[in-house]
Amino acid sequence: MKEVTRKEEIIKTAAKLFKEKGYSAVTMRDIATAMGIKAASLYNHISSKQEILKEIIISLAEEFTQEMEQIKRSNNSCIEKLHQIVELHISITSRNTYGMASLNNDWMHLEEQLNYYLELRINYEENFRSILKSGVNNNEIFDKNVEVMLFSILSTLRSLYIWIPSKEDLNVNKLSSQLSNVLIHGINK
Amino acid sequence: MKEVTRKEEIIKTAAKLFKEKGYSAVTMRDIATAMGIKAASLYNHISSKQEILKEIIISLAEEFTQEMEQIKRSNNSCIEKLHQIVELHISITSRNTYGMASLNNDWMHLEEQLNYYLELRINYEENFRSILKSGVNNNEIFDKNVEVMLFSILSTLRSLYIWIPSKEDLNVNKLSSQLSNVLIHGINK
DNA sequence: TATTTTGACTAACACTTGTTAGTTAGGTTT
DNA sequence: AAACCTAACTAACAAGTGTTAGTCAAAATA
Repeated sequence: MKEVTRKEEIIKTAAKLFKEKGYSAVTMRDIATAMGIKAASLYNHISSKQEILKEIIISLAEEFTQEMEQIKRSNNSCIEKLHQIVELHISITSRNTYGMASLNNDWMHLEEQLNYYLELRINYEENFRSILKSGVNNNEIFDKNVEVMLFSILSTLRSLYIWIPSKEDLNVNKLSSQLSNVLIHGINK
Repeated sequence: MKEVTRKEEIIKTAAKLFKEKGYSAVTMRDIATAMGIKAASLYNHISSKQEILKEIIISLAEEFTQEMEQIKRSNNSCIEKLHQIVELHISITSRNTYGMASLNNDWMHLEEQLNYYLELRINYEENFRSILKSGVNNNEIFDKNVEVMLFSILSTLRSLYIWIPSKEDLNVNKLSSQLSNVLIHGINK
């Protein structure tokens, strides 16, 4: 179906603009102009500006949730699971830097889907926290403040969308191992 | 001068709203309503919506710049300088969580001051990078990818505004040492 | 007490916003 | 060839936007 394709073009174009100026500052006319059409024409493919935001954010949030469940259920060590989480973030972010900006900055403009999004987010963080906690119990991870560790690692992973686009010829595996290394072992010699 | 006080009230109220919804989604009527007055009355104290954003962001950016110069010029070890940078971020952020949201998310809506802001930001990052680099040269810091380390630490520090408000009875020194510890030594036992 | 200043108000402006209605050219299906 | 569908268009809307002009009561100053 060609309509889906056109709709996805709109979403992609919108995501790029949302990253630059934020959801609220981007008008339907901005999106249309970027596609070389008029604003009213967008409504042949999408039902509202809201829907565009929803499509961008929810699909990403669900992808994170799904992959996290996978990681959680595996039999790897906690440190190994952390490596996998880092790789997950780098992988999704490198494929969708624009969308990740909306996920991070414009989620509060979701309306009907806001609560659903918040559920996914809280659930994701809770799974992340559990992994760190069992790492502490296993003696794999320092018995430092788990909340501080969670905040620190997650902040870094959530900010990848700002940083990744500036890196030419991205090697996901290489970056993954470098970043995991810094997050897990720190910087002090 | 009372005018300054009232102006500062406006800026404080606006910053809070900007954090919740972003600069573009907040109207002058929103700010006025939050203060119990009418939108037009705001213009007795400020000249434009833009000015509010400028006041919030530039004052913070200049505070960071100034303190960074201080840290840079000190004779401390690089690791000690990193501790000071962590403390700097926690200190400023805890005193101004709302403004830090604008600094992070709404800087692109600066107009005349955009270039100045970008200069300050690049300068700050450059100083941060130098500290890490001399740490590597000194053998204080692992010879890992400096850009990855810089990105990781700075992302965490820049995200503090999201996390700090949820912590009741914040102890700046304690949080500072916990966070430095995680950033510098990692989490792996 | 008289005068000025402060800081609110109402009313209005020109412009921008998301969105709808109705139309139409070109391509596809019957 | 006739009917239909796709995806664009123009025109318009009601609501909301930042901002200005002009007014006025109370407070501060002379």
